[in-house]
Amino acid sequence: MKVSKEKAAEHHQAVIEAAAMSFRESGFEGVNVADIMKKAGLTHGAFYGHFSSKSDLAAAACRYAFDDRLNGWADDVSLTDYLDRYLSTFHRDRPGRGCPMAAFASDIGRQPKAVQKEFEVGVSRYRERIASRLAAGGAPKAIRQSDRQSDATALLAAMVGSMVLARSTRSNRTLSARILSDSRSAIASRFGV
Amino acid sequence: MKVSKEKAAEHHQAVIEAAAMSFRESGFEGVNVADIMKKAGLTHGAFYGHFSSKSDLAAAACRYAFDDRLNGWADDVSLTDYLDRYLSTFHRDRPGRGCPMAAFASDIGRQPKAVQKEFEVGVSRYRERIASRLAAGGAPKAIRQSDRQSDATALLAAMVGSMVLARSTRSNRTLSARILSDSRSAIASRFGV
DNA sequence: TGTACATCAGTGAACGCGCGTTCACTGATGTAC
DNA sequence: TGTACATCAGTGAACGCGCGTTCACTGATGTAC
Repeated sequence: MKVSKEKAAEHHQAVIEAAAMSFRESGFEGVNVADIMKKAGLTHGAFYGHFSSKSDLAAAACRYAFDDRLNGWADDVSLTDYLDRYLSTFHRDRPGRGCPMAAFASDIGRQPKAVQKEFEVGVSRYRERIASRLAAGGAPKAIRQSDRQSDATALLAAMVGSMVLARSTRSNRTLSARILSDSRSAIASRFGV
Repeated sequence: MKVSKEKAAEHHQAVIEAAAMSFRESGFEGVNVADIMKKAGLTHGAFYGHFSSKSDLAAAACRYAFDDRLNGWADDVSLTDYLDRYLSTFHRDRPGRGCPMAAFASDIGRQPKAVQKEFEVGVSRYRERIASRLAAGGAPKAIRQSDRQSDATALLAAMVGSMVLARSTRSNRTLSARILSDSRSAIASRFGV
């Protein structure tokens, strides 16, 4: 039955949020449309009234995940604190609301162009955010702008790589935990954050 | 028709190698059994004479990929040279014979335990290899053993993270290339390799 | 403000395709004599 | 060494299931009068 425009808009958003979580937890191929719709409180038939295809939803979910993550990084949270949270077992064990880069990683290359584009934009924004925090963090003036850019990239790569490796080695609890803590301390001593 | 035991063993190996390449290129879900068998020069029906399931093959292929990669790193190739090769566009654009960690990354968590175990063992071995090269590379004595371990982990994470991000941002050629080069130079200046 | 009707968000059955897996069959291998 | 036969690697058709997508239908919404 028909539903008010407001309700329909809420449903639309609910589907995106359910997808953003499920896709991060299980990958784009690991969830089906019916399950996402159920999670959003609807039946699968309503899906194509909201999105033209599963890929279309994947793009929207990818964008939402990046937005949500970037907005969730409050201005008063320092890069150091952010890194502590990022490289935590808490984050490792809860990919659903976590970093989309770590969650989608190798998946993204097999997605349609539109999804890849959203991802790429998200990576750019993340990288800029880190570069600006690196600048604000009282780093020595001697460090030039270009070094800060490459440091930001290397830092981002180290973060994503650590999380990906920590998640994929969960069969060895000590190794997985060490990847996070070793990486955290090396970043601290090498990058000063 | 029946085939000599030698030939059958060759076939078995051919299937593993075809799978190791295809899985790295397209992910575990991105290739089907029939295509792998065709690549190995056989028909799909012969598959279950060699492996009990697609997952069984995935585990064998994962192990093979790590072995192949580790063996491919000759003793006379320094860590510095290895990093140059690893963080290259050549490697980025040819995942089939490339690093299994970067190729499987977020996929591995959705695979059966047996596959995850092979992956975890591979990561451990890779990490040890890097740690030993870090030690041999004329690093200052002042650096303690424990720091070397965490440096090796951070380095591995940075390598894998860079490759994963570079591959997933190919829609933006400059960004993708910058991720590799920025990361490479930051690693050089921060880790001295 | 109240009534009549067109709109359209949501439902659930059905379709079609891809893919992992099974199976009866084939014919070369390799062993027993 | 040669022959007869059991074995078994490989073939290709078929099965069954999951999933993305479609569609006829329902009934609440919201608009025209």
